[in-house]
Amino acid sequence: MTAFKSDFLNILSERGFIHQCSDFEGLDALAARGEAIAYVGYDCTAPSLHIGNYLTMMMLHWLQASGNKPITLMGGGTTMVGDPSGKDESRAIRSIAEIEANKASIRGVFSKVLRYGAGPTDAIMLDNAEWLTKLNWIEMLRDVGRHFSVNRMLTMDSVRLRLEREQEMSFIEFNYMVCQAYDFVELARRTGCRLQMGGSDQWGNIVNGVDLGRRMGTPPLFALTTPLLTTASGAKMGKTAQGAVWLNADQFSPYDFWQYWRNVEDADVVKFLKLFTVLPMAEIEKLGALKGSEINEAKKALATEATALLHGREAANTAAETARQTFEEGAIAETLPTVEISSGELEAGAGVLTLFVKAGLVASNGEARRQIKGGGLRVNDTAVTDEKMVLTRSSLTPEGVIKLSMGKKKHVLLKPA
RNA sequence: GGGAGAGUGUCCCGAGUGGCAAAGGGGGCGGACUGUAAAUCCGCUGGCUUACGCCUUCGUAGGUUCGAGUCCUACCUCUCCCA
Repeated sequence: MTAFKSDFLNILSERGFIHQCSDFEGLDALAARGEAIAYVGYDCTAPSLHIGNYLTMMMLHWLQASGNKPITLMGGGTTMVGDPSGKDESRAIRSIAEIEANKASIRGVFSKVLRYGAGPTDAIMLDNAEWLTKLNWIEMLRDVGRHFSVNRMLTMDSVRLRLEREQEMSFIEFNYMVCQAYDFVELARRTGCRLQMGGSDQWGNIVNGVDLGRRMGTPPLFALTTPLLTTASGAKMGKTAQGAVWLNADQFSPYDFWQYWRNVEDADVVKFLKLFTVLPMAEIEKLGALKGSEINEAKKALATEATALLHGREAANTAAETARQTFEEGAIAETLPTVEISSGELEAGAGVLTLFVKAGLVASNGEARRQIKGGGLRVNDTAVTDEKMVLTRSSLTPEGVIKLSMGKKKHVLLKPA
């Protein structure tokens, strides 16, 4: 496992980050000298990044930890174009205002795992809108466009798959790869950046940049990608009932984040410990040796460590403690998600259906009815059998709340206000 | 500009002869079994309603019909072929 000279590649390799690399030897030598300046681009397609992006953020983290310099590139410009990779249909073209808003909302998350500053290994943040929006069409065609073979572009997965499925692909999307390739060259010139990393679906785009660099006279550039994140049962990772697993706390609370990791499949625990925590390998091996139900201890470690890294140690411990009280003691943890209801409403008596809807556990009265029929709803840990049940002050627990649950995992406290 | 085809339950795929709240999957949710796991089995998966039932849904808008996802007309969007 220690085939590399550089700490950077050794760490990535033993933790399972590496899928493909354009030139291991060259990159290894560069990183061993602490001269690897590397970037990952993040498109501003949503107000928050998700755990798929987290993987590449962790690569930047290890890059920095091993004495090299990371660059986070906001795709302010490329998002205006839209990446066709892995998409069956054209992405809706986003408004400039939306992109700007997303950009502002995303950028804060990087400082959780990277140290920014002006030092030699401090991270820097750039935005490709800075140069892409200023390009001149004809100049661009003459300087950059002539290096692109349309024949080859047509064979790239992102394009070929679309064509094979007879799905339309517009010219603007066709140019996404040109923009991304140009970014790499621009960064190489501006900052001495030599390496671009990304998900395996970005391989084609990244390699294009490597080629373009050679033709346009930059020093040799390198490409490095991560494997596609899947769960042991083969599903794409990061999707839950609520949607994606977002990194921003206001879209996916630390408690939910903790729960997400706590509920991963057994077979994934070690893999995720390596990818999503900074626990030492020896520690991970110890956790990985656990068998049967002891694996739950490893899952708790995974949940707490991953949450601590992103949301801070305190939030992680709170989430862990909330879970412990709720699941292991069956007690009511004050820190569970809470919804306020007016005391007047409670005084008059409120129907269970309405309350479950209000708590956000079900989407409609109808769904509440169905869940009651299936035995899925509980009030203060007692199954609801009568959909006409009315809750009043007398339903309050000694703690002064009403605990509503759907299934075994979702709980909300109602608090009179 | 001409020709051919397609748009179905707001998660996705996808059947659909004029009587359809609309087959079947996948996904999701809930239950049982467990370890807050996986696998398996069972139930649910448009809204309102205690209920009979009512309302809203098949690209959009009209029309024919007792009755339209299904027939007709116009329009919109997409794909392919020709120019």
